Amino acid sequence: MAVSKDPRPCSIADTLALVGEKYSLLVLREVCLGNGRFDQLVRNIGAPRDILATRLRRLVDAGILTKRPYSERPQRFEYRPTEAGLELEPVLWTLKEWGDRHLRADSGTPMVLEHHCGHEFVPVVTCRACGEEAKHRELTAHPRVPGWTVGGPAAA
Amino acid sequence: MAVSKDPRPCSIADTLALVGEKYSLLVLREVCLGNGRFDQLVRNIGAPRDILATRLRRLVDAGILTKRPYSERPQRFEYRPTEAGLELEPVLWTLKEWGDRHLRADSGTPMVLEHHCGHEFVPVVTCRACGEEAKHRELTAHPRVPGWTVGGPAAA
DNA sequence: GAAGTGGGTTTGATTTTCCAACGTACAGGG
DNA sequence: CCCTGTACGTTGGAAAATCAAACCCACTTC
Repeated sequence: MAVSKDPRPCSIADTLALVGEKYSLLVLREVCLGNGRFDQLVRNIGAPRDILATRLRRLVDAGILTKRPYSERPQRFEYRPTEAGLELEPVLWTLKEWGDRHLRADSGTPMVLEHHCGHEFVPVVTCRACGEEAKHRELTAHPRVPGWTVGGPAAA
Repeated sequence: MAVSKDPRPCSIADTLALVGEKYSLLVLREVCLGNGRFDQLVRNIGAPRDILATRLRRLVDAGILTKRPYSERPQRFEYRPTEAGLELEPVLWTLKEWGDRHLRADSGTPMVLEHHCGHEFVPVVTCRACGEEAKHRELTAHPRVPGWTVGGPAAA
């Protein structure tokens, strides 16, 4: 029986291959907040400068950030999210929400997002088809690649 | 002027400190799919066994997974998500959605999730207060920690 | 002309990762 | 009994990534 030996083909893994390295999502956070200059990134993220330079190159290559001059003479650059980069923000929102709930229950959240409706923004993930909030138990996984299976829904 | 030198306090960073290492979110993916045994994880993720063992210990310590025996004699264990682990699934869904749209536009998605409403599950992140789909331009960030600022909304 | 700012690169020590092999405990078949 | 196979890791050494500090260059401001 020929069983696949390669890791499971998966969009989660592919996305993490682009933005899953240390600091990459924090770079995106800062850039989405409008803090796109190199020294701002170094200070706000706390990453080594060389690593940060590597990550920035990679994110630009991946089409998630753009590097654009904001000053000639002296040449100065700023990183900004592309459309694709902005579309990664839901990942940041869900990470933040989990952290706020599970790691900051007492100390309070260090950053509040305000939605244009006037209330604090708390992300809720819903089903595009029916509009209901999504829950683990209400989902079923169907692999579409031969040789890969799932063990059925996992209970806690 | 005393400027903070520490990295920005942030729930995104704190959450990534727990699940942001290489393979950790893929472990969560497999465990949520019901594939919680060590050799399944090795095969489906493609991670080195020693690294995987380290990640599993860390995720159990963090309260995201539990390790429970499914057989005495021989002793065999299975990893399952805790309630907190299941609540990280929205992160996986948003990562998958981005990858499906940006990296698999042609080739088709390797895994389809079906919602109990009968349709394919496509996650949409909405505002808990007003129910609208969230968009970058409609959010404003308010740091609640002295010394930390944002540069205003970033345009693409 | 001295010091400061912005945007990085270089250097060398430390830490992680990787892969293959090994160990242990049991089960099944001949 | 012996051999093979499965499940769940641990160990060892080589390769790669990370880290902090120093350095570099082009300007600007004092």
